[in-house]
Amino acid sequence: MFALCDCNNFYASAERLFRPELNGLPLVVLSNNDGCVIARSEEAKQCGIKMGDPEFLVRDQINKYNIQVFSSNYVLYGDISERVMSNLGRWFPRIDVYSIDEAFGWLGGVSDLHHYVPEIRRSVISNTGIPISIGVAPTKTLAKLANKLAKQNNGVLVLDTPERITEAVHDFPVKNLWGVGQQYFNKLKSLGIETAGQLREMPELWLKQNMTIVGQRMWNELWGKPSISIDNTPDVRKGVSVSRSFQNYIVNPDILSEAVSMYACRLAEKLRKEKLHCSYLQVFLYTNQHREDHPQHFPSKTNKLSIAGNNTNDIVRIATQAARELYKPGIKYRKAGVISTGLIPESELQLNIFDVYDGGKKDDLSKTLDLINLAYGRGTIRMASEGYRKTWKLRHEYLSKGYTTRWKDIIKVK
DNA sequence: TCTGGGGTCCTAGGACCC
DNA sequence: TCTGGGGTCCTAGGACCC
Repeated sequence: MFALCDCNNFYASAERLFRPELNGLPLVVLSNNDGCVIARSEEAKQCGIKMGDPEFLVRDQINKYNIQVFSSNYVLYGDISERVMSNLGRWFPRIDVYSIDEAFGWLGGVSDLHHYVPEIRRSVISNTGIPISIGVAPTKTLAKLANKLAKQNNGVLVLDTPERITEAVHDFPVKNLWGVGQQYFNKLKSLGIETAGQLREMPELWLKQNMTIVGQRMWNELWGKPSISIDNTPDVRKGVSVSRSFQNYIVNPDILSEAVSMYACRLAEKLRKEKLHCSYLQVFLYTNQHREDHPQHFPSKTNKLSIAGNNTNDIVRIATQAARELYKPGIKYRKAGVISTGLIPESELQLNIFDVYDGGKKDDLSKTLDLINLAYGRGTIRMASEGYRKTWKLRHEYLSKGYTTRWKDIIKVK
């Protein structure tokens, strides 16, 4: 049996953890650049704030109901997430951390699930202060479904018999299924399929033909046949990327290059932190899709590195050059990003016998950069190509403190 | 008139997730 | 005026191989 353990309103709950006076009040957390609502407390949901609502469109509601607003504080959320995961880990022989706020736990040989699972929930809530819900079922898809239903009840739902599964699936909205997004939802709705129960009654082949093999797996999982492997924990990453929207449009190639340069630096740091070399580097630019009156431009360019690597010099040089090639005058850019793929562990670096590797000095320089920035704080030393104007920097007006990660932000008790 | 068959590898694009 | 960021997987199609 699988248990899906999911934190309720995770970012909102994390913000409240060190501000208990906010319990019971409506609260939202905004995305980067304070753009969209990405988490809401129960009270904020009741005020009619929807997931993904742009902040500027719900500003009136925020003022009207005196909703507390936070910029996203990923350092805090990451730290709280580790606490939750390590607590969960005590209850399962293995857990598979699926995202910052949820994990699958494998439950084998537990005889009294209806007693054991609520006990897990009580313990984690008591140890971390973060409310969680747990759904248990024979497949991952059903465990996700059970979790959603658990959130509407007392936080726990165990689907351990075919009868319980059938009952749970019967009225479950198909658009809340794990694996059904907007596109598939539109398609299913046009055929009159609105519940998981109806979807399950379709022929297996139909799912395969219309929703690829992913849909076929989902169908099997809904019937209780595990089809999403237990062992799909890919420890090897496929890609590492850094992308950001700009606070203001960028129209100048030099400023664009500064932004891309900074993203490339962050990317190189990430790669070194994970001890990975990348073989390909892709740079992309976006205009604002929401503005029909602006000319649109979504160019991207992929470059192959002659030798896979992760030093800042090479990655910045390749990325900024690509950005300049992609740039078109007269276009208002609002986002850019750098994606690295073809990742190889540092230890497996293979040189072609004809290659002369001259990156040693650059690698040393990058390592020194990391050490200095680790000791004195990020950005103490950085590439000149990042510029110093930073007119494109992020907006985060409502950032909370680093309660668990900065000495000066630690809460004083009396 | 009429031009093979069976592969692999890579990339772009589209779907999905939180 | 203002609309996030970082991932995964699957498929189709092109390039290339013998």
